Amino acid sequence: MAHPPTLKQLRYLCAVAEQKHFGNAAKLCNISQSTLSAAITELEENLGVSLIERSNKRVLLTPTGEQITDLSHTILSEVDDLMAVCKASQEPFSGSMRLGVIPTIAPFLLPKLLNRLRKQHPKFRLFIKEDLSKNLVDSLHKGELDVLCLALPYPVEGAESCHLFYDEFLLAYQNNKQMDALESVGTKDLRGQELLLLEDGHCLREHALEACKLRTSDISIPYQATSLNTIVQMVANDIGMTLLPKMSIDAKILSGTKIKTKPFIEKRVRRAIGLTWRKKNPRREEFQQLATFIQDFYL
Amino acid sequence: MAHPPTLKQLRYLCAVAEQKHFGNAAKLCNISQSTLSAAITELEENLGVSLIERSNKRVLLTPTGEQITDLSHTILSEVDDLMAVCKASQEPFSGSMRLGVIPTIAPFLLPKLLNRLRKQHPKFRLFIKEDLSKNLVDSLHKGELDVLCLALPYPVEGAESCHLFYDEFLLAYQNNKQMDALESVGTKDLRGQELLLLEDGHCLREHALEACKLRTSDISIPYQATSLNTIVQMVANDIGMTLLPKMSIDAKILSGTKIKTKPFIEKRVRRAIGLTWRKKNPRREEFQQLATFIQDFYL
DNA sequence: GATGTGCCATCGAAAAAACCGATTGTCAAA
DNA sequence: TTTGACAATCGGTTTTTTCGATGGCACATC
Repeated sequence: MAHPPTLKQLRYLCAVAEQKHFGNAAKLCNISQSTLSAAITELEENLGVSLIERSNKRVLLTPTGEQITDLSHTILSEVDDLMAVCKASQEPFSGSMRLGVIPTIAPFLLPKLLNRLRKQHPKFRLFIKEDLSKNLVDSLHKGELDVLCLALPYPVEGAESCHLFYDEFLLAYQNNKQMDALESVGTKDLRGQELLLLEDGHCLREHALEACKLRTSDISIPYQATSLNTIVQMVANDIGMTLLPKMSIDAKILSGTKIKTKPFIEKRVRRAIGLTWRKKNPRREEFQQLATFIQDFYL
Repeated sequence: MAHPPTLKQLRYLCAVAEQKHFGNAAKLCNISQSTLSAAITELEENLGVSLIERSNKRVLLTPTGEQITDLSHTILSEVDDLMAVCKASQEPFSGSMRLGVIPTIAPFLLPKLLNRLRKQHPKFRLFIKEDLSKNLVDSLHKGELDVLCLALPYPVEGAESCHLFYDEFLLAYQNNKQMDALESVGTKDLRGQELLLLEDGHCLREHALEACKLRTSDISIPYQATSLNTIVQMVANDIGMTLLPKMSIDAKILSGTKIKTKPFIEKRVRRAIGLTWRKKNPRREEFQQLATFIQDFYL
């Protein structure tokens, strides 16, 4: 009695909690249903609590069961981290990692990154999730992702970041005599203008305005697009002008269009790109190595 | 290959890391030396890294070994928490808990608390450590303590607190015509006076001064004592006056002396007493129950 | 340089456990 | 009432764990 649980038991518990079905959970764990059933029973005996309510029609968790399942998840993911640390220490870039990237970075950074990783570190498995910063941060906290590539600053509780590089904003337009006439463009020239921007939720929106020291009230925003490519198409059809991050231009987002770009005369009209991870995550070293790898080809 | 470690293996690893000696570590784990040796070897094979450098003269950890030992410690303590949650859920106040208490609270709260706990919850095992706030917080973070009883506010990273009760400060002196003459004492009357206070490191010092809206420069501190009892002895020998928390007076710290006390006319000349624990600790419910238990007899 | 001592690794056997397939028991739907 | 779906239980087999004994190594002692 009062035996500590084994990791195996905790894994089985999580499987049952997920499947709500002993047979399916057993398959998931590659064991027989009888073994699973016995294991759960033993776990409950050892812990002295009932975790799962079984009826032959449905399986559900007791309140304590929910709580223990949550704890088991964090314990198991820490064990995973432990193994990842070992793998990385025996050979860097040989394990796997789950990276979240925002939509205004992903298409411009990933092709090159994944390509180089495959060539230089073929053993390294990088899983990518592309989503808005907010959702990525949620996934990070849930333990579904290990590290995020975000535009910083972005507030993430209990997290640690490292800077990768700066990404300048350029003014992009097609036909605009007013802009053509200007020797050089300053952010002040944007006041009162119409700007095509991404819809709410994309941090690029706020970062671009902030970098230009603009408030929403300083400009008018006629349309909110869901992707930079859409915006580029609109600019190419002379619907308005916009701010584009340099990395998107480097990635040839403008190819096939007659869109002109102008840098701003001010310095630091830019966003910062960085990596972010849970402060508690023991794989910090690997993240730093990944950061260096990105900088090596991006800078 | 690439088998996940078992909790048993992690426990054994921690034991070896602690003892730096296979034989002793084996005794600690109640297993034979051969079993321990084999287990560590297997762990290293499964993880694919060398964790321990063995020579027949001394055992020491590789850098990765250090890292993995740290991770193992946190994992194991989370498993302990998991078991504690189960124990508490099958019957409140039936497990064990490690409580840190500061020296200006411990002697006045613990006798009553421990006594009542023993009577009402005989199965509950409360381990006490008495130390300065700073050291308790260190122990909390290291996982050596589960919960602290502190005077709040006290900054603790990644922690959560709950308020227990307020503890008034009273002026304590023996012979002092100036104070006798006053109808009522205000904190302003302390300016320029000599006050006996605890030495640096005791948060009572800062909390008392702050409650009286005094700075160190507003008064003179002729002597710094190591305990409230020392201060009381000094006051009883007419060396000066001091500020005493009401809970110490309730606990009869003045018995056998002729020391007089006067409350301040201002309200809120007091410190707040509360419980603090790691935000991540899943035993929050138990801590809240303990808080309620304390309030039930203290309020 | 022989001997002893302390230490960890290894070996083989015995004990313990984990696991499986088959079966049973239970409940609800048909 | 029968059937079907599901989890629990049983008995036997395989795998794992554990132990005591032994081996081998490095150092200290004489």
